[in-house]
Amino acid sequence: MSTDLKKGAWSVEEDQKLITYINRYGIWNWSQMPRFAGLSRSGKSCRLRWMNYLRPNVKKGNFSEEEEEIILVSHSQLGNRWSAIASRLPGRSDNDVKNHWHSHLKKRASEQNLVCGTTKENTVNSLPRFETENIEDIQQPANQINDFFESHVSFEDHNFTSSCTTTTTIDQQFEHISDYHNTGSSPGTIDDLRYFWDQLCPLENLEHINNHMDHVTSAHAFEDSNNYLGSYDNFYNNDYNSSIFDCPN
DNA sequence: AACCTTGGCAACCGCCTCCGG
DNA sequence: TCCGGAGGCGGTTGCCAAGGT
Repeated sequence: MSTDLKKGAWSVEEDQKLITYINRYGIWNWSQMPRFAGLSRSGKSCRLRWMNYLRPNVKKGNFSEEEEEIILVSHSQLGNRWSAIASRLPGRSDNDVKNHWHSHLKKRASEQNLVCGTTKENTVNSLPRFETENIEDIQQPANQINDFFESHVSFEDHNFTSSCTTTTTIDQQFEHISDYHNTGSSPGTIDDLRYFWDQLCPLENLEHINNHMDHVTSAHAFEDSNNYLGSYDNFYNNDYNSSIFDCPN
């Protein structure tokens, strides 16, 4: 019965039971898991504990200035969509981001006039400029790439896992973006690319976008001196494509 | 030393959406 | 089409430690 369910802080023993169970059997049904794991907790409680505290790669401790900046900017764009904001911060849970916002950043945001909805015009004006005035020029390739991510790539624990499709399809998809940017030319700054994705892709795909951005920023696709992206043609069709999408076998 | 206030954070609650029967 | 269960999400609560009086 639900009245038998334990509430409140989790003990070390309970944590260990949950970790052991998930490591052994994986996550298959949160509502049934407590019973099989020997826990007197609700499935929701188990899920929350796992997502916010126990799962691998979860990041605890102080937020860096970069992370805070991402939260501030994201909140100005997305409002209280904590899970969407958290997806831009690998290892951070939506609960962490939400708590940090309320305890640290809310006041700062209002001081900087960054609260969502209050300064929409200012926010738009301060966004990085993209290199074309014609938004439709990039709408189509953006949608196609987005569709590609949706249908061909899955993500687990913030890592790419290829679904082993043919590289022909991948090449075709990325041709569009390199075509748009005129082969060999710079598409702009890293912020331009961020803005590009933010503006043109559904918010549901934020995790995809973030993974994409992680790979862009971690690769040698932009020049350190001015933070400008290098050639899309080289990056997508050679470095990025081969390093990320090639199947080991 | 005792009490009060405040801030940080873990966890709960209720609502919503999705999906399968 | 409807309904109920499961999971996801944002708002809120409650505990605890630290600092102030």
